[in-house]
Amino acid sequence: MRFQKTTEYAIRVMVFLANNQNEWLSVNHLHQVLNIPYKYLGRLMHTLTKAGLLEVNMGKHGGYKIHPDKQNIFLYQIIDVTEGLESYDRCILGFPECSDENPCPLHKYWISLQKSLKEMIYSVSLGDLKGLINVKY
Amino acid sequence: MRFQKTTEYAIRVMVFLANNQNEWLSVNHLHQVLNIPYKYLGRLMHTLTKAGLLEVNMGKHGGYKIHPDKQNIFLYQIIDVTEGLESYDRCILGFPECSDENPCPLHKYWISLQKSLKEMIYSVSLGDLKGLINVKY
DNA sequence: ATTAATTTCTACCTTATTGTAGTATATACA
DNA sequence: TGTATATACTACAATAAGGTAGAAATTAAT
Ligand code: SF4
Ligand code: SF4
Repeated sequence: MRFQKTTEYAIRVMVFLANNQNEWLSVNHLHQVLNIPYKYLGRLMHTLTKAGLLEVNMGKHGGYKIHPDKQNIFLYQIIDVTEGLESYDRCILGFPECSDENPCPLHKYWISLQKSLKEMIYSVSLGDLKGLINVKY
Repeated sequence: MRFQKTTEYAIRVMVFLANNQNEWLSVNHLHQVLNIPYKYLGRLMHTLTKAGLLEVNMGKHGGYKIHPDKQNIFLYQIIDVTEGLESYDRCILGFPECSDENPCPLHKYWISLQKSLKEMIYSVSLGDLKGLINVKY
């Protein structure tokens, strides 16, 4: 039960960008500071840009920053881009959703857990995560 | 953020076995009833047996049942066999665990979610899941 | 003993995720 | 205009997860 590595990377880089809103940050810089494979990160940044979360500036002195229209991005928006949100509406046993009236024994346990997960990714935003970076990346 | 398919299969089959404690159930039967690939399930059953969760009876009329010494198996024990428990003590950003004194902005959100996850898999057992199978597998 | 039904074991195949390499294109600026 | 520094694009490689095939070994019953 974990996020894909790519999702971890995306959260990592988005938190970092949210803490450096004014600067254009290059892939090379982010790669070194955040310890994410250079080329792989490049593709991920492109994907996040296509999804509208980032603004890009090509060429010399270029790089990425949080898109000006998206100043308060929630975790679910990042996860949606990298691995999708299907798993948050999915049965733990891999069955198509059953009725709440006739649930299997696991249902109530799973639903409650899934609810917590969902609540977190929909309520935590990059705004909540700004200004406190203490960690050595 | 989801369990591996193999973990879903394992939970599925363990819940079913817990609801049929007295019978030896063959892989072929389980495969048909639970809709899990035959050969893949065979290997999974063998793995669960090696891990001590199941008892096996080879040959004609053979099959598997919950191991008599393990009458109350918790979800974490199944997950441990299939995908391990590392992710429940792991940073969401993929960094080695930092100190609680000097956390990054995500830390408190992640820790609380992880705690809920962990509580569920350590507190829900097959005993909790018996006697209520309504679902068509 | 023979047969049928079962697990065990080994090898391989497919798919998705993660990572690498190289070239083309865009921009800043001297 | 030329050069340096950046992203964009395309192709491919490595790894892990999920799945398939078949022969060998085990057991029950005839
Ligand atoms: S009732 Fe059971 S099988 Fe159906 S969606 Fe809920 S957990 Fe899954
Ligand atoms: S402080 Fe941040 S980087 Fe460190 S373990 Fe907690 S969530 Fe991960």
